Amino acid sequence: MFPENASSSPLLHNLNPEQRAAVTLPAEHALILAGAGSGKTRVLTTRIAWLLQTGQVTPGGILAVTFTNKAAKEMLTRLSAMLPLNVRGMWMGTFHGLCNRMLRAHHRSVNLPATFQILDTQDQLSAIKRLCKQFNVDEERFPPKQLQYFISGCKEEGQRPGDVPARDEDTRKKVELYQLYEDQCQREGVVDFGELMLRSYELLRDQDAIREHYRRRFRHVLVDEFQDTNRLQYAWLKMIVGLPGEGGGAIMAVGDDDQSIYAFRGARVGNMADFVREYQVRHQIKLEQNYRSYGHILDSANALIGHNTARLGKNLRTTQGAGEPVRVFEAASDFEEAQWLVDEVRQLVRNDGFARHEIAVLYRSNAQSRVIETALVNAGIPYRVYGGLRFFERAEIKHALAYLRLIENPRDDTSFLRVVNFPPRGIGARTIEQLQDLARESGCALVDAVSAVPGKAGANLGAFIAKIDVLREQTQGRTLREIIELVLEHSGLIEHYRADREGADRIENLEELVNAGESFVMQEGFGRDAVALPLDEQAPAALGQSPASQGLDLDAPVLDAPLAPDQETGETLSPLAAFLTHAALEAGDNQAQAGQDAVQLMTVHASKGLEFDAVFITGLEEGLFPHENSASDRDGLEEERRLMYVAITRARKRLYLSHAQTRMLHGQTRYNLRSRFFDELPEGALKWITPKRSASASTGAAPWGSSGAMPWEAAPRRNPTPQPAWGRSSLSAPDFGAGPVPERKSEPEHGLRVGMAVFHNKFGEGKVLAIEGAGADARAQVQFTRHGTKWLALSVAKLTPV
DNA sequence: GCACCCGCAGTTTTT
DNA sequence: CTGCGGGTGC
Repeated sequence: MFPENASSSPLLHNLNPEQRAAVTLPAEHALILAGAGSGKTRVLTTRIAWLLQTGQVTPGGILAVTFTNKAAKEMLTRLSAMLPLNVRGMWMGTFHGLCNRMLRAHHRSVNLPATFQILDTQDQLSAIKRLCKQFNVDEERFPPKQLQYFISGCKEEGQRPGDVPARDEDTRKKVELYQLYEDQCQREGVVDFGELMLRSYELLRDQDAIREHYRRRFRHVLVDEFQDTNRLQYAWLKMIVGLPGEGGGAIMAVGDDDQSIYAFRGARVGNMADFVREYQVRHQIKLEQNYRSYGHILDSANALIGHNTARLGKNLRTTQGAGEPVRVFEAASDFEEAQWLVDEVRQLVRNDGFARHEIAVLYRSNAQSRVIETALVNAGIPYRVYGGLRFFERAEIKHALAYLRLIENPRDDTSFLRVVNFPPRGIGARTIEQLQDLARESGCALVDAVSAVPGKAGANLGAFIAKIDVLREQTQGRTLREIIELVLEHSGLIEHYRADREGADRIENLEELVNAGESFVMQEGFGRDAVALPLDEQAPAALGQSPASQGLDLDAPVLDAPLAPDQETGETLSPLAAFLTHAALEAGDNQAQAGQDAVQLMTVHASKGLEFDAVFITGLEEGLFPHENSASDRDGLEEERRLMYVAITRARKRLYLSHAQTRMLHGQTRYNLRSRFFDELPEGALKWITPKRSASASTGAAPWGSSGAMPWEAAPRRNPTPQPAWGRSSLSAPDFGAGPVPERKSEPEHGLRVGMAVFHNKFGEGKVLAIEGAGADARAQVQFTRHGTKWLALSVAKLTPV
C-alpha cells in the first residue's frame, strides 16, 4: 500500500498502532477521532512528514489548517524538527491566515485593494457604531453589539444581505444595515474576520479557474480541531477539495466531538457527521490511548462524558497506573475555597516537588479569578492569568497602528476617527460630525472631505492630514523599525502619555511595538510570517492576468515553482502593510508576564489543548458550572459537560475538584448547590478531603459536607465525605487564617434547588432557575410555564416542590 | 472639549 | 462589587 522503505521509516517509531495507521493512511478522506492527550498533534505532523518523505506529495501540495496561530506554530515547529523542510510552498496556518493569503494573491479578482486591511472585533464594532450614527439608527432598538453579532452570524452561514430571509421588520432593518456596512467596508478597503472567510469562499465558488487550480494543487488537506469548524469553514474546505470524484485532494479531519466547547460561537460538531456522510469516509480511526493522565483521572473523564448522548463514542485508556485519587474539597465560601487552594499549592510546591508553572487553576468564568488572585497575592505566590487584553488590542497600540494604517491607506475611516483627535488637537465632535456629513454627501472618505470644512475647524483638520501626509513621505524607503519610530515621535502619542500619571506602562508598550516590528521583519526577511503568510508568492504565478490567463495551464509550473513575484498584483506587499496584517491576524500573546515560574490561572475554555501536572477545577457549583444559562436545555448542558471533560483531562498526575457553598457574585452572596457533575463521577476514583469544621462539630449539628444529605436536599445524595483525611497534617487543621468562616445561622429551609419543578398558588407550575440569599432574604428565580420568569422572596411566596 | 458621575449589566473566545 | 459607556455640566 505504501512504499516499503517508508514502513520502517524512523518517523513511525514510537507510534502506537492506531497512530501509525492514521499516519500511513492512503490518500483518501479520513476522520481521526483523537481523544484528549492521545498524541493528536503528533499524528498530524508525522502524517505530513510521512507524506513528504515517501514522496507522495511536495510541500506545495499540502494545506494544513488550524484555528489558532499557536497551534499552527506548534505544528510547524514540530514538523521542521522531523524533516529539513521548505516551508515556503506549504500552506499551513489558521483559516483566516490562509484566507488572507488567498485574497492577497487574488485581490483583483475579489475586488479588493492590494493593501486591504483587516478589522478586528473592536474595529468592526466601531465601524458599525459609526454607521448607526450616520443613518440615525435607534441604538436602543438595534444595539450595535447585536448588529455585529447578526452580521458575523450571517457571514458564518455564508449569507450576503440578499440571502438572509427577512421575515419581520426588525430583520429587514438589520439586513439593510448589513448591506450598508458592507458598502462602507468596501469603500474603505477593509475586511472583517468573517469577510476574510466568506470572500475567500466566494472566490473559490465563483471563479472556476482559480478553484480548479487550488483543487489540483492541494492533494492533502489536513484539518485540526475539526469539531470547532463552523458552517462556512466546512463549506470552504469543500470548495478546496470538491466532492468525491471531482478530482480534489484528500481531507484528513482530526477532531474530538467530546471536546467541542465552542457551539456558542458557531462551531458545528455536526460537521463531523456531515463529513463522514458527504465524503463517504471509509477510514475512521480512534486514538484512545492517552499518554497524559493517570487512571483515576481518566476514569473520571470517561464516566462523566458517558452521561452525554449522541457521541461518536470513545473511551480513553492509559497504561500508566491508577495514580492518586481525585481530591474533592467542599468549602464554606469562595473565600475559603481560595484559602484552601493556596495552602494546597504551597504543599504541592514545597512537599511534593511540583513546579508552580505545572499547576493550573481553572474556573468557568473570569469573574471567579478575583478571589483566587487575592489569596495568591496575600500568600506571595506568583501566578499568571491567561486571557486579558492582548498586545495588539491595547488602546495605545491600536492608536499607533491607526496612524500606521492611515499612512498605508488614508481612506480607512475607522483609523481616521480613532486618532483624528488623539492626542487631543482641538477637533471636537461637532467638527467631526460636520466632516462626516460632508463625506457622506459626496460619498467620499473622510480624508477627502477635509478640505470642504471651513474655518478654524477645517484648519485643524487640515493640520492633521498634513501631519499624516508628512509622515507618509518621511517613511518612504524606511525600514519598518524607522517607520514605527517616526510615527511614535510625530503622532504625539509618547508625549501625550508622558504627561499622564499612569502613562508609563503605555509608553513601555509603545516602545515594545518597535520591537514587535523589528522581530516581525527578522522572522521572514520582511514580514513573511511563516505561519499566516500575508502574501503568496507562489500559487498565483500561473494565474496571472496575462493575455492567455483564461487558457493557462494551471498545472504546469505550480507545484514546485520557483518563487516568483505575484503576477496578478505585479507588486509585493510593503513591510508596513504586511505588519499591519500580522497585527490584525495575530493579536499577540494572551498571557501576562511570561517567564517566571508561576501558577497558571485560566478559564476552562482557555485550558483546552494544554496540560499540567496538577489541576484545580474550582467553583463546581450549580449555576456556575454547569452555568445557569446553559443548564436549561440538553445541548447546553452537554456542552457544559464537555467543558468539564476538557477540564479533567488537562491533569497529568493530580486533580482537585472544589466547590463553595456560598459565593459572592454581583456583589451578593449566593448559595449554590454543588455541581451535578460530582454525581457523574465514579466514586472509586474520588477522595473527599474536606475536613470537619469545629464550629459545626461542637454544636453537634450535621457538619456541612459531612455524611448524609444536606437538610434542604430533596433527594438523598451520595455521602460527600466518607472519610475526612485526618491523617494528613495539612488537611486536619486547616488554617483558614485571615478571616472568620462566614456564619451560617440560617441554613436554607425552603427545600428548593435549581432545576426543581415547583408549584405556586397563583402562577402555577414552574422551574427554579436560581436561588439567592439565605433565611429571610432567600429568593428564588422561577420560570413559570404561563407567567414568565420571576424572582420570589421565599419568606413570602409559597413554593411547593412538584 | 473634557472631566466627572451615574447607571446598568454582568458565560465561555479566536481570528 | 466592578467596569464601562453614555450623558451632563463646566
